[in-house]
Amino acid sequence: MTDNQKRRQPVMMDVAKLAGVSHQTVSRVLRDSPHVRESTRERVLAAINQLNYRPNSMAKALVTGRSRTLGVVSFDTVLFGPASTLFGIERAAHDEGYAVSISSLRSLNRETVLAAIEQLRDQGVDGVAVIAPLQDSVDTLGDLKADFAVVAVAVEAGQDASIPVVAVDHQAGAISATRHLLDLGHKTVWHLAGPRDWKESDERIKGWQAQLESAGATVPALFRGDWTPRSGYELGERILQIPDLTAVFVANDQMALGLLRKLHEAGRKVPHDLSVVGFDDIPESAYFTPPLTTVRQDFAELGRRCLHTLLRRIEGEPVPPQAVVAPELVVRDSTAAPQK
Amino acid sequence: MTDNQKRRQPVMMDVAKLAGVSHQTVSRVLRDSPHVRESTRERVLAAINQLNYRPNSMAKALVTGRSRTLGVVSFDTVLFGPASTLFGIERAAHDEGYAVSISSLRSLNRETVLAAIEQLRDQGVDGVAVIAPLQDSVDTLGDLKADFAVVAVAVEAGQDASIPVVAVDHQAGAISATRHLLDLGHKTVWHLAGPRDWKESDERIKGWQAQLESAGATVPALFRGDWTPRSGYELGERILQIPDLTAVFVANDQMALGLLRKLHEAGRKVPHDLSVVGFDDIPESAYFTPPLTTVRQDFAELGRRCLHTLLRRIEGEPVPPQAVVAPELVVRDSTAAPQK
DNA sequence: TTTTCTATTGTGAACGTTAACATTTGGTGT
DNA sequence: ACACCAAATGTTAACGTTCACAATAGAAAA
Repeated sequence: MTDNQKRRQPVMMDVAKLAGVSHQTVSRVLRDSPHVRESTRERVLAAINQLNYRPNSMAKALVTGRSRTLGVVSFDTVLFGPASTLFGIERAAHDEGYAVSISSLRSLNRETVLAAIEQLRDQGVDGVAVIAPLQDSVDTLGDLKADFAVVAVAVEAGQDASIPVVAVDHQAGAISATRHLLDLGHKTVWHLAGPRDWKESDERIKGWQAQLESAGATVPALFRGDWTPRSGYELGERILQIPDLTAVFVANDQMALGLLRKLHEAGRKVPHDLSVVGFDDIPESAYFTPPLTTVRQDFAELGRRCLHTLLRRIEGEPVPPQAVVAPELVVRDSTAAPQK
Repeated sequence: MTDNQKRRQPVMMDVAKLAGVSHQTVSRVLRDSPHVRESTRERVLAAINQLNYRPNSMAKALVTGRSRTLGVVSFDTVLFGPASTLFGIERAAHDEGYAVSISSLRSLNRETVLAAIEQLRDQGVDGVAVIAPLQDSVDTLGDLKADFAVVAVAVEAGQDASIPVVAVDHQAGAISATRHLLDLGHKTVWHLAGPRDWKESDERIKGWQAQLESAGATVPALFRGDWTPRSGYELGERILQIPDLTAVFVANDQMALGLLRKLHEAGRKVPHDLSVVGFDDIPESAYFTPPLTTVRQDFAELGRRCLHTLLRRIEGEPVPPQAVVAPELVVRDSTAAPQK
């Protein structure tokens, strides 16, 4: 308002002039270099304050080659797992002073995942976390050039393991769910699985099978759903036909909800006639009819692990090829001992 | 691998040399300037391909002052509304060639919102969309300097309207929900509201009240929840005490779920004894017991509107102070005519 | 005092683009 | 052939930092 003809944002040089030092000294203060006298530091800090100077992160990024920004490839969905993972990563990143850019895909496949990573990279991110639950997308990541830091939030590494993977141990979750049912006295446990191309589905199936086999129970045929309540509801129709069926492990809570609905309509009492276990522990699960026994995943921890792995890759430090977060069984009212 | 001693990323100059032109011509090709001969353009394009050259967005941003990145301030939650809004914006932004950086707050208040905006700004975004459902945060935005493009996804503009607002018309949604119940023959409609400091809560209350009054129905006292199923469940206890209560409009689907659960436990049949309407249409709603009548919001459209408003602000064009997206009533099985 | 350090500060050149202006080219009209 | 104009291309200087040195100061050692 006074006599400054140009109203542009102040830059480092402006601060330097006001403080009576060189721009380099200002830069040193900003990055707390040890070689600055206390009195000068204060003078510079005062000037920064007075001008309300904000460093230009683009210029900094240009010269350092680091943007302190991370990319996350996710997809266009509010599915509980992926969304929670995204927030978990974002939170951990912010705590470490990193910004997060997202790219949410409408469809997940080789091309879209690769394109998203490239785009994020062009945009200047230092590294990318890919929330890639699909079998296909995990394989895709193997093709990636090793000159860029990428971490997958998935289930298990591809064959080559060129990309580190951070994951929830779905298999362990499925095992504890199945064991819980078996311990209750059920002869065997049926399974409503997730869609075919999802790694998550496969791992949950594996855990379920493994536990059944190690308990000497027969392994029944499984049913395929697609994560939606609708598919759980429709599969419920077929569940109802099966005689002697007393326990079902469902691959996620939403499908379990659909199943519960169908059973209710058919007059089957849960858990009296039949026990149901879900997976995810979405916030609604505790209020289903009946409250659902399910497997909870720790997304905050997952995000933290993912982030730290990514940061190490960015720094070029060696990283363990795989980090695993253990899920936890939450017992509520949808499971009970079978009727004699 | 051959004789290139330096393995750095190719830059514009490398392309220029290979194509036998100046870097400026390469720049012109990249920005499809009209003043390039077709044959040179092809030569340059070929060189770009051969070297697999990718423009450095930081350098570009530094000189243009535009990063083609937008910021979104949201919060650390997978609450359906905010999460969907975020994805809606992200999707629209990507379609326009903008990247999006997110900043998810753990708590929403004056300081955190302002800090997040500043941080995003320092990070170099061209503009910010704030998903600010809290009364407080909307007011906060009024204090913002006008020299930076900010759009709020909220309910209504603050007093000064210095910040454009894009919103779902919650009031209209509440009106249609209430009217639906009244049309069914209910004498009046009770309301389980959202938390006190949320704009959304207020607007839904207003709509409910307005519709009741215009229909000449008495306006009962309202109950306060906090969006969680738990609060709906607990409020259900009090709902049960009220004689002659036949219809409830609940401020969101999760609370409605909790209420449904409580009613079920108490042996009250929905919709036979009592009708319930929710708000949001979360994917689970159709499979509640019973399937929930609710109000659906169009988040994709919301995101699009928000984005376009933001882009206009960035370009310095005038923008309407308020844009509104109409919600839609979805009738399912939780509502019926009252018992005589 | 003079020398020799070391802590502090300054200088100039990157970083990889775009903007502004200057120059060359090739085609027209005379 | 000449001047002239527009189209096509090139040159130089930003943008706002950090980096690699160079230079200066002040203090300790001789």
